[in-house]
Amino acid sequence: MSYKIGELSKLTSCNIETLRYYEREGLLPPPPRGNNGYRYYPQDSVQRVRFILHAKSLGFSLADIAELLSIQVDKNASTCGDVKQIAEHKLATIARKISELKEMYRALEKVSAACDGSEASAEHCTILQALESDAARAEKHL
Amino acid sequence: MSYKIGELSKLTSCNIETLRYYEREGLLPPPPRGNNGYRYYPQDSVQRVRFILHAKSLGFSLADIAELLSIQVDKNASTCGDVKQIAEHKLATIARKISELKEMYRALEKVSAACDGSEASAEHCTILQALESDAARAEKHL
DNA sequence: ATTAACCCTTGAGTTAACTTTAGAGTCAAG
DNA sequence: CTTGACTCTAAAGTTAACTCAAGGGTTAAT
Repeated sequence: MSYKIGELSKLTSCNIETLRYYEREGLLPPPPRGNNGYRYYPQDSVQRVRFILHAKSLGFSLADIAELLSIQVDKNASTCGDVKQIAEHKLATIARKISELKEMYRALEKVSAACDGSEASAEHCTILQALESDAARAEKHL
Repeated sequence: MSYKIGELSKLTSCNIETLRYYEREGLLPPPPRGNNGYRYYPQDSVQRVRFILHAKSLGFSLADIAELLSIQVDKNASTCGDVKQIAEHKLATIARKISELKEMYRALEKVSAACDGSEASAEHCTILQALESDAARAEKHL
């Protein structure tokens, strides 16, 4: 009903040392210990670690992630305003990232398509040129 | 018709030293120099630097970014297969990032919504719980 | 009962990505 | 013609995020 650190490490593909590091940094709550001093992680630790790893790969710093994980609605609604504000701010950040990624995606798609040897190849040879032509189109409101 | 390093720095909000560092690392092509030894950057450097900064904030390493920037369709189609393969691989990476961000977005939206003091508040108190309930729903094919 | 494979802590070492420092030349304004 | 704001290089320093090493206890299987 709980995982030793090596098991959690395998389930998440996260280095054992990194797990202990995340605990020191406050990203993972200190798990209960056995009489032997071993850490026994509850199941939901798997999800928490995966969340951390995903968020990291999306360009969030560990400090950002700690903040994301700390967001929670309280029984007493006193902190609710604060929570909502943090959440909305993160939502805006995420929305911006999504649209930037979509832009990159479109541009890269064009480059890839240009590889089909079509006549238009020469136009969008690099991702920067593809982005450029997109930007130009946007400015001319096409 | 060209920018000195300080100008490029202001236009991109990128530290002067960082610009020189990117040049050393091969992310920015060495710009032409004046007789004084000064760097004179062509206009499109602005876009290139901005691209680097955006990609960085989306979790790409400088090595990733160098690869993205190096993708280009050649006149001779010999390298076209390679280019396409790299591009497709990057496209997959980007697509994955987008869907992970969307998942985070939905989860965070729920947490934020729970702040409105509705009855259901207690259910999705944290981003992890919101993600959890999403995953459960997905598994039950709802 | 030993041995391999775990786990613990503390502290030092590493890597990527900057950032600062030092020392020196350049340019534009008054 | 000097003063303040630029620019240059080379090298050292910093920060975040790990990662490893040393030394020592624990557990499971032979």
